[in-house]
Amino acid sequence: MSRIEPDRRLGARASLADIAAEAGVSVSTVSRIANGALDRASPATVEKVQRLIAERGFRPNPVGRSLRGGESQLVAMLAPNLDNPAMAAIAASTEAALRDAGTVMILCDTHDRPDLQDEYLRAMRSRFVEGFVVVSAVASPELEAAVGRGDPIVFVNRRSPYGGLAFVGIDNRKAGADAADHLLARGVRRPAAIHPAELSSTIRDRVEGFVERFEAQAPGVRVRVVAGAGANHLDAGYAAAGALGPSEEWPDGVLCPSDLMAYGLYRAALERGVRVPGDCEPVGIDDNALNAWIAPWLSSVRVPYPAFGPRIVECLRSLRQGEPAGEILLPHALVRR
Amino acid sequence: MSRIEPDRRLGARASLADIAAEAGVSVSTVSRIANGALDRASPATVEKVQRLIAERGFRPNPVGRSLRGGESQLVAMLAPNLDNPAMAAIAASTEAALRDAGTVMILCDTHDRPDLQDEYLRAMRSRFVEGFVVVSAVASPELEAAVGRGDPIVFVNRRSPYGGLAFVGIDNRKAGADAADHLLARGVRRPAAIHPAELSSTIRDRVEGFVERFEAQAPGVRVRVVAGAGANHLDAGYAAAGALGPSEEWPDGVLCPSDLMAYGLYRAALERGVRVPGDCEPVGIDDNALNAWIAPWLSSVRVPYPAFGPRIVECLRSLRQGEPAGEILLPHALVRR
DNA sequence: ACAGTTTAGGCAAACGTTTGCCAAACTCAA
DNA sequence: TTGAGTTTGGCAAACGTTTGCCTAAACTGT
Repeated sequence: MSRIEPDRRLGARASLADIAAEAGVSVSTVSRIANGALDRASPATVEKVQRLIAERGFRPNPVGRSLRGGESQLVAMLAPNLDNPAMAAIAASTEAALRDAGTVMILCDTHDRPDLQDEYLRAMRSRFVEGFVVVSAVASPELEAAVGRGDPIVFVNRRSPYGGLAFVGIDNRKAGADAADHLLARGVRRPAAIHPAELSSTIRDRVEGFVERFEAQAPGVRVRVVAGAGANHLDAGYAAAGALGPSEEWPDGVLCPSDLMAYGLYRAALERGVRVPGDCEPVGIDDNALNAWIAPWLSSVRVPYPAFGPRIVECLRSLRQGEPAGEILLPHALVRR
Repeated sequence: MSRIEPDRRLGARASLADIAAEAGVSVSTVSRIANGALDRASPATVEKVQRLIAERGFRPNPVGRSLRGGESQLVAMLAPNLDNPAMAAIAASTEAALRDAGTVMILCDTHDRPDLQDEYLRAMRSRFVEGFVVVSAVASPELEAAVGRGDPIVFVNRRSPYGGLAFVGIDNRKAGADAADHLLARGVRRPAAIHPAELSSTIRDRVEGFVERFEAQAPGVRVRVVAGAGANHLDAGYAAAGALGPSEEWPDGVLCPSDLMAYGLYRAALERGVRVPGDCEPVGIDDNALNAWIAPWLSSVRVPYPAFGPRIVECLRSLRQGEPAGEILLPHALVRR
C-alpha cells in the first residue's frame, strides 16, 4: 500500500535524532535541551541546538513521549448526545480550557448507553489519556472499575454513581427552589413540574427543590408532578405536557427541569391552544443561548456552562496530583423573560 | 511525583510481553495471533494465546502501535465554534461514523481563527492523526502546507481555499434557489437576502443562488441584499435586519443563509413589531433540529447533517488509499412551516 | 533414505522519547 | 602534583508494537 512519496506518513517531521545528527550531539542532549534542562550542556551547545530546533520547527513527538512516560496530553470527554446544546456548551468550554493547558480533548459520544461508555473508557485508557471528563455519567462496570482504581475522573452535571468524587455542576435543589420563587412571584397558584420517565439524580434534585420550596411558600398548594417518556428531553417534555390533560386542566406554571423539556412543552401547548406565557408560565433550567433570540416566552435558570471548562480542568489537575478534588458548585441565576 | 500504588499509570494493563511470558511463547507470536495471522502458529498455540488474550482482556496498545506503524486510529476534526448547532450536528454524526470505523475523534475548536487552526494542524500532525476533517476552513499557512503535502483532508461545508479537494456539503446555489422558489410560492414580492459582513464562499453561493432564481422567476423584481456585522451569525442576522430600515420598509420575504441569522432577524422583527410570519416571511438554511419545536415560524432548507458523518468517513478512507475523493453533494429539502 | 518444502516460531530492529548512570575533561585548591 | 568536585555529554534501557528475516523441525514425495 505504499505511495509515491518516500515518506508520506502524516507525522513525518524532524525527530530528536535528526536534530542530534545535524548538531553533532547525542539524542539525549537534544532531548534535555528541548525540555529546558539548559544546565546540562555548555552554552555553546545549547545555543546551537536551540537554533536547530527553531529552524526545523522541531516539536517532541507526543506519541513517543506517551509511550515512554505514559503522559499523553490527552483527555477524554464522555458525553451523551452532543445534540443537546447544553452538552455542546460544556464541550466547547472544556475544549478551550484544556487547550490553554496544552492538552487536547477526545470527544466520545456515549448516547447514554452503558456499553458504549464502557467501550470508550477502555479505549481511552489504553491510549494513556490523562483523565476523564464524564458528563451525565451512567452506571457501568468499567466506570465502577475506573473509580475503584482512583483514575482521575471529573463528573459533570450528574454525580458519580459510585460514591462522592470530583464533581462540577450547580446546586440543583437550589435551582429548583429559585424557579419556584420565580413562579410564585408571577402569581402562579396551580403549579406543576414535569420530568423524564427515567429520573437522574440531577433532575430529581431540581424537581424536589422546586416542589419543596413551592409548597413551603404557598401553604395548601400541591405541586403536580408529571412524568413523560421519550428518548430525549424534547420528546419527554412533549409527552409529559400531553399527560397534563385538556387545556382547562393545565397548570398555570410549570417547572421544566431542562430547557429542552420546556421546548417540548411549548409545542404541546401550541397544539392545544394553550398560550405560553399567558395561560401557562413555564420556567426552564439551563438557559440555552438561543433562548434570548427565539424563546422570549421562556424564563430559565442560567447554568454557567462557559465557566465549567476552567473548573473542570482545575479539578483534573488536582486529581492528577493526588489531591482529592471535591465538589464545585457554580452559581446560577434566574433569567426572567 | 510517585504515588502509593506501584503502577498507577492509567494505561497500565496487559501488554504483548505479559501475554507472551504467560503463554511461554515470544512476543511476535502473540502479536501475530492478536492480529489475526492464525496460520503463523500451530492450532494449539493459537488456542492458548487466544484464551489468554480473552482472559486478560488484552487489547493492543494504540500508542505503541502508532509509534511503530504511524497508524493511530485518530482523526482530528477542526471546527469553528461548537456552539453553532449545525457544527454540533456535524461533530456528532462524524464521531459516530468514526467509531464504527474503530477510530476516535479529537475535537478542535478553532474559533474561526487562522492561528489556532494552524496550531491545531501542527499538533495533530505530530500525533500521527490519520486524517483531518475541517469544517468551514479558513485560509492559513499550515493548511496550505497540508494541502500541498497531500495530507488526507476532508473539507466540510466550505471548500478548500487552496484548490479543489475532498468536500462534503450541499449544493448551496441550489439551496438558495429552492428558498427562492419557496418565497415565490408564498407570494413574496419584495424580497431581500441578508448575510454576514465577511462572506464565505458557502454563504455567497446561497445568496447568489437565491438572487438569481428569484429575479429570473419574477421579472422586474430586485432582491435587496443587506449585510450585517457580528461575531456570529446571530449577531450578524440581527445587525443585518437592523439595516433593513423602519418596519414599513421591511421586505415581505427574507433569505437567511443560516438558521442562526434567521434567529437574529426574528429578534429584530420582534423589537420592531414586525410580525413573523405575516409581515415578513423568513426562510432559513440548515433546519436546526430545534426549529420543529420552538421556531414554527421558520421554514428552512434542511441540510442532512446526520448523513454527513458517514460520507466524511468514506471520503477519508478513499483519501488514505490514495484515491482522489471528489466532491460529495448531499440532497437537501425545504421544510415548510 | 534423501532432497525439498512447508510449518512454527523466535530474533532483532525500528518507531521517538526520557532518564539513570557512567565517564571523560575540566577547575580549583592545597 | 594530586585529589576532589564540577561540567558536559554520551550510552543504553525502557515504553508496546509490528514485521522482515532466519532456523529448526516436521512433513512430503519419490
